[in-house]
Amino acid sequence: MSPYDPSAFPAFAVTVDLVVLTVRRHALCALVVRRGEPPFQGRWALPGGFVRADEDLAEAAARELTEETGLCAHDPVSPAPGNAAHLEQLATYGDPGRDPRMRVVSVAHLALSPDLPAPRAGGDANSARWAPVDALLNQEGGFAREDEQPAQLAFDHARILADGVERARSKIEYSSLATAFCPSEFTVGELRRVYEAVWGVVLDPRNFHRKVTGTPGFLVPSGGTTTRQGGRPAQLFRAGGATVLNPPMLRPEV
Amino acid sequence: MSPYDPSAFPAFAVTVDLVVLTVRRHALCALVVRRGEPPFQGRWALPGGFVRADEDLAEAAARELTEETGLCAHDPVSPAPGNAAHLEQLATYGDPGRDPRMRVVSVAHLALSPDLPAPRAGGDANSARWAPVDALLNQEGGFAREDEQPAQLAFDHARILADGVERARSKIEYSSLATAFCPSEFTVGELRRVYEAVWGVVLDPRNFHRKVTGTPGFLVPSGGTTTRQGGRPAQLFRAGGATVLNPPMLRPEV
DNA sequence: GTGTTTATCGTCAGGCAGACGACTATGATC
DNA sequence: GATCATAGTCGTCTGCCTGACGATAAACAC
Repeated sequence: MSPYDPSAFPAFAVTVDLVVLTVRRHALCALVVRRGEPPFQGRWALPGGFVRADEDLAEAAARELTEETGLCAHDPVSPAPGNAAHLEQLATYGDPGRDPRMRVVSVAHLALSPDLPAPRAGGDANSARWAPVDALLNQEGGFAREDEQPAQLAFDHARILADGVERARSKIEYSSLATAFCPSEFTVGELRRVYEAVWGVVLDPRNFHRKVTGTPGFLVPSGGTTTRQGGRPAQLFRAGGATVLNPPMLRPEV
Repeated sequence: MSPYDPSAFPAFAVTVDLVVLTVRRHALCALVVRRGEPPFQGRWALPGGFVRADEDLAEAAARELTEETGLCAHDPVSPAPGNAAHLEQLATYGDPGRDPRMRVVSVAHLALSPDLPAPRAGGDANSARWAPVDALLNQEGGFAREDEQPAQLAFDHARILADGVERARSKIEYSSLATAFCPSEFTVGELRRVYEAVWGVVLDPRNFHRKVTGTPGFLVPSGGTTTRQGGRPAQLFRAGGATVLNPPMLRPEV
């Protein structure tokens, strides 16, 4: 068969889905939107949408991210409107049965952003919110007292979310990506709380301070100090130019 | 717009492309096939093909791998026919202009296999061969004396190959994946030559031996010895159950 | 036997991480 | 204002891992 005869291969719909992570109140949270129509009507899902005919996958993901959160992907240093976020491709999901209506291949992307105000619901979603990933991934327990139970995510989005969380957890080990969860200026303590929230562990503040300030290019002092958290004022830093950390941060074993 | 109205989104063709790597004669090599038709007729390209209507992405990649090499993806322990190989999803490439004829989204996969005899050309390719990745990625030099110059790979396959090689290089650092390049039984020296070929470095045999034999679960002695390489007979090992190496192998800097 | 090749075991110094003590600088409370 | 609680920052010590490298072992080629 001619491999490019337009009638000789099946047609797919291609979407991008977004795992948008942030750290809120010492917990790793993901952006979820409520589905307004079947299937899975009323259930929470990851934000996403169709890739347009003239659009690259990364462009589509950046567009969806802006539509849902107002964030700009940070490759082009964003000018005025809104914060910047890290955006990268995660993985692609194309099980024939993942969407009951038709064959959809979804290219999932991972976005990491600093803590934002309440998300603005955009596009085709009734509403949007940040939900702790622990609650989204372990349906049993954790949401008994909450007003809204996330229940199970729609489609295969629980799997996608789990893959995105695992990517984030491993990537902050050997890259400076944890700074993507922080505002442009931050303290060592704030950065440490990011690691603690993403990994779900408690780190020694003294060893952490020695490690991150001793890694060349990770942090650069911005001059000021702050006392946001109470206690002694802390020095403010910006993310340095380094992207890979060598030696890496070590995630404590269990 | 209704997000699932079949007329409301563009139709894509979805393919899988394979970066199949092996180590031959102390060099990291990739499987390439010669294109039999335009565009890029006569040029070398990565093997690949369309995803079928009822097929998962991983299934399509495993099918293409078997068609091109006779290898079986190693998730189900393969019975009789042919060797087993590691297969994982790499990344997805969907630039609107990457195929001049139509909109094609390609889900690239990475396969690592032990050294194989000459590949059998299958499917729609005139011929297939192993080519050193150095020659495929740096067109300048390296192939002056060869009978066939790989020239530039078709489509965006040079980029895909580079991403696959980088994935392999980083993944053997913190996982036991280097054993996927070895036959079922191998010596420490053979494993070291895999690392040397993939990373393009020279490693100290004594420190390497101490490191790999001291990492629990990485290698299990299989009892026998061999003298394949000349010199003192070496102990034979099999891959142990460990998949992540903690602490990781350290790639020497520069 | 001598030389060559590869495998394997040891030794030693330097560096980094975990555990943890000590001190500093702020706000809160009495 | 004294005291306490909180958070940040600097040091010390010990153990482990790594890189550099010497030494020995077991095969083959001549």
